Amino acid sequence: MAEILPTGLNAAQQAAVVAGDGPQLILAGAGSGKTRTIVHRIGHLIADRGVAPHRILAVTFTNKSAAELKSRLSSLIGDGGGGVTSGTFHSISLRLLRRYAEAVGYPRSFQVIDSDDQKALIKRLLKQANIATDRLHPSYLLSWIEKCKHLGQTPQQAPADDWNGIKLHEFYSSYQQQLRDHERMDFSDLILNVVILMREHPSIAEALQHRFDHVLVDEYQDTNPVQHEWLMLLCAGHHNLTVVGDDDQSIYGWRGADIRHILDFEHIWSGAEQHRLEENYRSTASILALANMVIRKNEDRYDKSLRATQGVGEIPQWKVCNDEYDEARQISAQLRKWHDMGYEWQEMAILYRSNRQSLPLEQVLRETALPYRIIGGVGFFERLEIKDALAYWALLNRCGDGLQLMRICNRPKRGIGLKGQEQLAAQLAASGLRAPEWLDLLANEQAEGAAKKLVPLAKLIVSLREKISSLPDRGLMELLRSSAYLDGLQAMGELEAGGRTDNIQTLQRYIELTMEQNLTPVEFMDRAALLQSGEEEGKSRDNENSVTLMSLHRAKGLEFDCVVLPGVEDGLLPHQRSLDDGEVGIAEERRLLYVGITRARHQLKLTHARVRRLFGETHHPTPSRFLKDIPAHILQQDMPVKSVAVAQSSENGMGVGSSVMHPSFGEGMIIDFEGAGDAIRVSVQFRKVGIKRLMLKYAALVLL
DNA sequence: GCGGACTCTCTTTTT
DNA sequence: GAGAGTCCGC
Repeated sequence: MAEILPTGLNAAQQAAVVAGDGPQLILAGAGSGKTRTIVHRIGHLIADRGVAPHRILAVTFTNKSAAELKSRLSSLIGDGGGGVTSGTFHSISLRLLRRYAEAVGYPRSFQVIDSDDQKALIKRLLKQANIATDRLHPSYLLSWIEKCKHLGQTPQQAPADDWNGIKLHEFYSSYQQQLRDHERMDFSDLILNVVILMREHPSIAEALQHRFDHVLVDEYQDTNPVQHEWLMLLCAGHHNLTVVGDDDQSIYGWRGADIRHILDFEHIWSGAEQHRLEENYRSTASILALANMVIRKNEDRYDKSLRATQGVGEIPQWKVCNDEYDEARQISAQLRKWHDMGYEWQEMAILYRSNRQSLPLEQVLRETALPYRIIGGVGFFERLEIKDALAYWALLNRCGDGLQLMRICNRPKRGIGLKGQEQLAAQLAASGLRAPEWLDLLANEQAEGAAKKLVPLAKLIVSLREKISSLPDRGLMELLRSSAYLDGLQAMGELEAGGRTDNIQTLQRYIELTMEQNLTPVEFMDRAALLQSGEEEGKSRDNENSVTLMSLHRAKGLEFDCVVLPGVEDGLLPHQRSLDDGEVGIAEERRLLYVGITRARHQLKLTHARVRRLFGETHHPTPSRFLKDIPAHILQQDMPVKSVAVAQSSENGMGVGSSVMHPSFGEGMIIDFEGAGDAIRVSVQFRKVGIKRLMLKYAALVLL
């Protein structure tokens, strides 16, 4: 174990913290004190080298880790820490574009489009062009466009790919035009447009280059080419770029992340220094042994091995279950066992490959009265009623747009159908006004055709506007009530409406909270667009002390005492999709398993269901190929304990947990006892030959 | 324009 | 197997 310096850092961490100017690559293995190192480096820049906090930019992967970074910085160096600019690529880009959007042909009041609306837009585009989904699938087109954007290509720069006689880049072009017409940017546009801004406007680029003296990037292994260009452009002046990452944890290839950015960092940035953090302070040696064994099989990686600094701990367990419900019950029982051992619920997590896996788990955990909370799935701000409510609210607060007006024009029913909507859209466009101003016009009864049906709503909005500043939620609830939107919800059935009303109330609280911080409605909409779940804010969740359920992707950067990884089988991990894509995808899946394993501090259990139902079909998956050749002393089979009464010990002092020697099978450990007297059978986990069930009377076992 | 019945697709992962 | 999308009669 490495010696810890008086600063609380080990030598490698300390070197990275005090490294000088110029590009710095910090290769930080899982649990090696990565965040700690970044925080201390920023602290060092401010306190020892006199860099002003606001001249430091820290780019993180999620909004949550940005907040975490800030709070840790504040506790390290006091108030100054709060002045550091931090956020995700997307949120920082959005902030820049709020200022410079006009230079890329957008009004500064543009909005972000979410993935549902984005998909709807693409679908409509294809429909207008009379292209059936079996000729070109909307999601294929969308992912092709996304790929271009990840590579930093504008429609003009996109390859002239032809798909069934369809020119994809032309659709990219018209999709961008649609977005422009609606004054919307999608997520990828946020980054691409900042890059375009700097490419095409040297003076702005220069201004931005002078804005920050030091740039630090976390989770660097997950950057894609356009983000890379973003960094190149931003750091062009000073090259003071510190990146932290772990190539073994690169799991966003599908979002265009290119592992080469970290593997080739020293070639891309001349004069770069490399720092390696390989001491793991998180997991037991037994867990790390499994992690190292799993990841070693990947080829394209910095050759390294995490060194354990914690005790040996317990051997990770492998459990085979009958089906996904049996799996859920076994997991529930395991969690309870850990709880009985003294672990808190909130120190346990179930991390799965696919959000869909949460369904049976949820059901069983509820039945067995275990406290749990699910992170992810359908995000709070993606819910139908939340999007509706926000559309109403945005129009009321003068930052809504045509898309939002179309969204709510017939909710509740106002007798406006498809035709009516088209008419509205045309009228709005012809008026040359923004949606909120157009509503002013309607309120004065200057309305034709379908628009007439909107007059009462317009009047309501205009009259409410006079008093929104005196309402803590800026008119949200009153508008939803008076417009009969809430009544409309009731029509969906009582149970569902109840949940949706609760969500709207959560939204109200959230708006009130944000308004207290003196943010503008636009700033609130920005937050809503970039924050995928309301949960991110952390507060207001009643079930604090509960088991966490989330996807492996979301678990990156987190740690728990006890971790269960369900569904470690071919088809799920590696996922079927990546099996179809071949080697590169499978390597990423292996890293995903590695990420899952290294989340655990003390206890780790992997499970597999022999039968798994998917889309109503029954599958019979085999255990994950990643576990092939993992010996039993690294990953131990968990056998069912059938008879508790005699499980304790036999007359010769043997019991569950005893180490024994068998004349031909060698060394092993008793993991199960069943029966009594001469009929006692034991299950022994042998180091070399795996698990054997033996009659104790005849087995000639010797206690070690 | 609306509602009910029918068909069909689907999510692997997230800013 | 559920939710969205489509078709049809009113």
